[in-house]
Amino acid sequence: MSHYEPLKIEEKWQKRWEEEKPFAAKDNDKRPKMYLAEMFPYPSGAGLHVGHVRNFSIVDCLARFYAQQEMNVLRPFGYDTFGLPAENYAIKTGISPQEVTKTNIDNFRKQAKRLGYAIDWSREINTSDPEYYKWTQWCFLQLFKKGLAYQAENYQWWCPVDQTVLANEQVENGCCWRCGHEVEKKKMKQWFFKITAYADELLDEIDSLDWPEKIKTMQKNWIGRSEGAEVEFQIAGSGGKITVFTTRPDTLFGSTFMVLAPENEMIKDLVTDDTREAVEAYCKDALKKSEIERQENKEKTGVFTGSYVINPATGKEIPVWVADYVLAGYGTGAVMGVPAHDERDNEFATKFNLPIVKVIEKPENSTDDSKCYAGEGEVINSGPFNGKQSSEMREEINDWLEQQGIGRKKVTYRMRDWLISRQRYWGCPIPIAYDKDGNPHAIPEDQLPVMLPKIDDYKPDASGRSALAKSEEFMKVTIDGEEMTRETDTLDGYACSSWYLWRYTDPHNDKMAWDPKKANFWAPTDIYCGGDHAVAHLLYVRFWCKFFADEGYLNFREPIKKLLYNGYINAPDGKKMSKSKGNVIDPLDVINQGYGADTLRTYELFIGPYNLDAAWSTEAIGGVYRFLNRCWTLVFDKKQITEDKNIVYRHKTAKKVTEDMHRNNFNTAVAALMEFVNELFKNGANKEDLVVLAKLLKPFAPHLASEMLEELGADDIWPKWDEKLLVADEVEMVVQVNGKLRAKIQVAAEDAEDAKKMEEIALADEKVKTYTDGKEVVKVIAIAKTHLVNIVVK
RNA sequence: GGGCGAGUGGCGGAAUUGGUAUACGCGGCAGACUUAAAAUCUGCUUCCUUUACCGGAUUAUGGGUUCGAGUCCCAUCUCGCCCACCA
Repeated sequence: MSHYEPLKIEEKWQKRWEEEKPFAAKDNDKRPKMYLAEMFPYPSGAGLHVGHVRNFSIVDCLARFYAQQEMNVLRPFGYDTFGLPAENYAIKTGISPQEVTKTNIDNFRKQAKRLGYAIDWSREINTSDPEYYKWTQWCFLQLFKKGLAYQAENYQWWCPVDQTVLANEQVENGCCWRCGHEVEKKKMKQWFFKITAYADELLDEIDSLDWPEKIKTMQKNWIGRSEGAEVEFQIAGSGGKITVFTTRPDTLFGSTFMVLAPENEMIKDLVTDDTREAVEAYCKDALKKSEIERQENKEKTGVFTGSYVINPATGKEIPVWVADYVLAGYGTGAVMGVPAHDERDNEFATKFNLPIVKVIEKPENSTDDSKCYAGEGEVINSGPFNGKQSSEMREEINDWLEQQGIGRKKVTYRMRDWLISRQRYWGCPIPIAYDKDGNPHAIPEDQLPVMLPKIDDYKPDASGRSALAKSEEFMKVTIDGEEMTRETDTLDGYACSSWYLWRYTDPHNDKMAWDPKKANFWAPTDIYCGGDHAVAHLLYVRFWCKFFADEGYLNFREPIKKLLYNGYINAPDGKKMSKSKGNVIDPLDVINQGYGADTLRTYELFIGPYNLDAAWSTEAIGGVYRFLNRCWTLVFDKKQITEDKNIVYRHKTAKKVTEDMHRNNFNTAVAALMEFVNELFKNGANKEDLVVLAKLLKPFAPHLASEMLEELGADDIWPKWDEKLLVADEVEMVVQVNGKLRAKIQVAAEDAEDAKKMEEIALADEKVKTYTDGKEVVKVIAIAKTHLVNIVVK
């Protein structure tokens, strides 16, 4: 060879890795283990995206880094394959999702291999493979057995285009996350996982995680714990009562009305002959409105039910209204209106002329100038509580409510239970059947998997049932001799990805989802990398981890030790890459046009800090190619020197790259390698220089580095450095006068350790003197560690 | 509206604990090699002034703390993300 030919080198090494399988992880090995994974991809028809390459390359870089330190590395790979795109494609083309998925996986695998990833390919998984989803169904049944998978009928987000319900986090600005159409509310009986049972633990353990603060805050806000009280209000002239949730029971005396959400079941019992028509019309209208319409109309609306409840604190009758600013799914779906101290209640009361009673006095020194004061202060107009501080009253009134038997302390969460039913074909069938009375029964574990049948017509309809309902053969099932009908809903795709991190540790087990011994050996996952799903997936895995720990299948309660949340790669114009804009960079094109995978990988790690978005640059990638080309030239096309001129620089580089890797500063690690190569071009390189260079380069450009190491006859064990060599004999001392840099003086290292000596040398310097002569030296600050002297003159 | 984060050359970015701002790369300029171009190699490249030296300014803006601030504090502006009637 006479010049760097990346495609040739890469083909050679990929073939060798395919044959020798050097990336196989070993169960129960004595070496320290390291389990890394990326969020597994949905294999789309478009193939790998440069965003995938960034994500996978970060994981690969670390996997190889730890492998070179002789750790037992597990770096698996898989595909998250259930979901709407494959199904919609099937509806359009008639090609089955099974077939499309297989084609796409084959393509993804081929492309991932072209990038030279150090993947243990024997552990590949695919969520739509019956071998896999059999165990997703098994997981569901464990939750079902413990009462953590349950059915409930209430209003759900419904996408009229995709004809399926959606979970909260799948609704973005009132629109479906897949098709973008506005969602509606529809009353349906649906399956849920009771994630709220773990709300406190999910919240409390967030702080202990080595995750980005941004994600941790998002999860905390999502869970949204708030402490308050439930208070019961008697309905005037009837034996009934309405319970509200409030975080401010100390304002109970100021409650002059009550408001129910339009979805509230009690409304029909509260209306009178006079109000029935108006209330029903209002509720019907509110439910019909899309979420966007509801939000657009900031003006408060509402209607009086005709009934009154009794404020238990004042004993006064207060009117009960219906208004859509009260949410059905939070608290009790009913709110006590305190217009003096809540902005929303204030707007409502002002609009409908309801009385406003102040019960908390704003402190005199308060700078709060909002129309209604929502802070703490002295209690007034509250009978026996007058004169107390509001915070004090909050505790006391809880006791009082409890004594009266009409209220209690209560913790409420913003997070709702996880809606998991989907009325779509291409998902994991829910392993449930119904008897003739409509009661749900678990499919016995020995009848798993409930196979997704091949059908001809995937089209969903407005019936609220998936296309599976049309398969008579699928619908019929016999359990314990009793004929039953199968559940036709499939599971939300997030269920499939809530346990795959443990399946990776035991991917071919046909007796259980995973062997706890293997999962406990490898997991929790040491490093997990992705750029999406800040709450949903990352909260659901935590939930399942806690559940399966409780069930004895795992001996840890948090599934992911360290989370790396990588940024996106945008088009050169800074906009999101998209087919319709025609600005997509295809990673395989980049490789094939001659740059090769090593350049692509290294470039994407060099492009900027891994956790920030970056714009692709067609020019800058050439710089990385030139750098690798120079590495190649040093080994294959340049004469080696025999002296050891670069020993200090070499050790310095080894240290810098190692430390940068531990900090995940991939971009500066590459920069350090570039500097080292520039130095070697200047001074000439000996064999040791080149061996260290190749070793440090290997996590980034594994093919080229392997080629270099083979040529040099060296192993790939990560280099160490000698701190002693990094201490120079002579150092550059920086002298500032009044904080301004005035001189740089070469001094002996031992002199730079001695503050007194530093001061002497600095003051004696000719150049420094020109700034100090004729002036009074007020103070001299000499810092040995930074070799810096600052002279303050007047 | 609330919460969080960020603003550094022509561009992507570096500066690890408050201590030499602008590493590395792109782009640009000049030179070497070449008949020529590409490739490659070498040098220069924050801005102002200057042939050059010297000097001055500079990390969104204004103030503060400090011997010393890109880094800490306060205010303002701009951008990004998340949540958004959660009682």
